Amino acid sequence: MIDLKLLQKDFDTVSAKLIRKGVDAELIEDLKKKNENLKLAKVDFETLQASQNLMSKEFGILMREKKDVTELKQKVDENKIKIAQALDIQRISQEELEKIAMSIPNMPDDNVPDGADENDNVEIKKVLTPKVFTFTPKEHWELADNNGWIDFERGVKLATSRFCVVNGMGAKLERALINFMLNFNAKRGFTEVSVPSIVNRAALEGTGQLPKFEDDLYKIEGQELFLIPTAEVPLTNLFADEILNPEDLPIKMTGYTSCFRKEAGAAGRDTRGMIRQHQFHKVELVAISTPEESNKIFDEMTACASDILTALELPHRLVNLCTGDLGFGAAKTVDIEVWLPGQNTYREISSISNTRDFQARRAKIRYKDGKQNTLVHTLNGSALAVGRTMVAIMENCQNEDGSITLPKALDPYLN
RNA sequence: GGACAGCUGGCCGAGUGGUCGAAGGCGCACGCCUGGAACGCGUGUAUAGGGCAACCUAUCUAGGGUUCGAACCCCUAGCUGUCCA
Repeated sequence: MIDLKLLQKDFDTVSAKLIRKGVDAELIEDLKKKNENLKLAKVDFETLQASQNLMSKEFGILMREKKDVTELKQKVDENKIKIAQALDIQRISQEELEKIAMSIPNMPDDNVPDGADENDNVEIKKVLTPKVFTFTPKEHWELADNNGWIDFERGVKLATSRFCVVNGMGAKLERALINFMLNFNAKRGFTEVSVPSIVNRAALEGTGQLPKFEDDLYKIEGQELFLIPTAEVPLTNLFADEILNPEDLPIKMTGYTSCFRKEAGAAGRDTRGMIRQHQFHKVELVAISTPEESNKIFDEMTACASDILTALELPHRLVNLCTGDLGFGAAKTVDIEVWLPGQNTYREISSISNTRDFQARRAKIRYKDGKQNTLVHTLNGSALAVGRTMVAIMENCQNEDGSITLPKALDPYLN
């Protein structure tokens, strides 16, 4: 959630930033008004409540002295009605404010480029040069099929479209990649954590998936529980409602989970292959830090994800997302796109975001900054999406006969 | 699935209708004491909101209810524990 105090104090700056992100100017005005309404409603209620409390105390004294209370009781009863009304107004104001506030995205950092969509993203650098093939490189689904690694039909039989089954050496590669990545991240100081794949509404509100993106989530029937779309949700919310010790920061975690997404807005995109599945494996990085340190940790996380690809000999590039492509909670995001020779293009394989205090404010994650409590910064990033890494390996490491020579870095994990 | 017991601040733990945001202890911080430390003594130590200065409001798992007034009584839910299936 954005800082409503800041909105009130420096409306022009906040609103300018949100407008850059594409938020409707009128909505921001409305938010400000709703916030002011709530304040007034609160003052109203609290004034009435204060006099009520005072009268109750007086009541107690009169009772003890066995004096007449009928007159006071009448006053109190009248006040009670006013309080009920004031409380109603406050509740409505609160709901109205929250409805808007929870749906407004984070403010982009100043160094985030302006733009409408992914075409306006700015390339930061390329790492490794794509190999020149002496033959026409195949797409991964063909290779997966040739090698008997992936069974798309049976995935559909078991569940529905956008599910697949991974067999034999493919399954072994998947497991090897997960272990390789977790170990790699651990060496960079990220502690491995294993978390639930099902979370409640509060957790998803904390990280920003709810209330706005419920359509993309798998919900457990009859319960307020959801399958996680990313390990970012449980890992970040591990510290919800907590006040952390400064000496415990930064907290750097890595975790492997399955991720579940309905892909409601992606009808018709990437229908072939395992680029866009409803269930996929991902190794995630999450960090909780002081505001001062978050930029440094952001760079560490970006480097970590990029270095995994380098270790796997996969050409990739780093891209600074523009305002239009930035996710809901992110103040800044760097995407890592891996080269796919079969598709002759770079495709996203990791996304590293600094949400600053946006998630921390929603999830109430703070730390003791001397005497006072300060919101932490939270960061998250994939390192990496496992399925897409498999795709990249298949396409980049393919031989003319359709066989695949796996990266040497995985040798210790494949025996 | 059934029966009972519990859920209070960073932790332990008192509190069964008013002056209780909550005794006491532990822990922590600061000060005194010490050559330095331990011990001892003193002071302080929840969160959020409010024109945030005194002060006011809310919070004793959550949500309802009774009452002028609820940590305390009633109802519902969640969680934890013990016993029985």
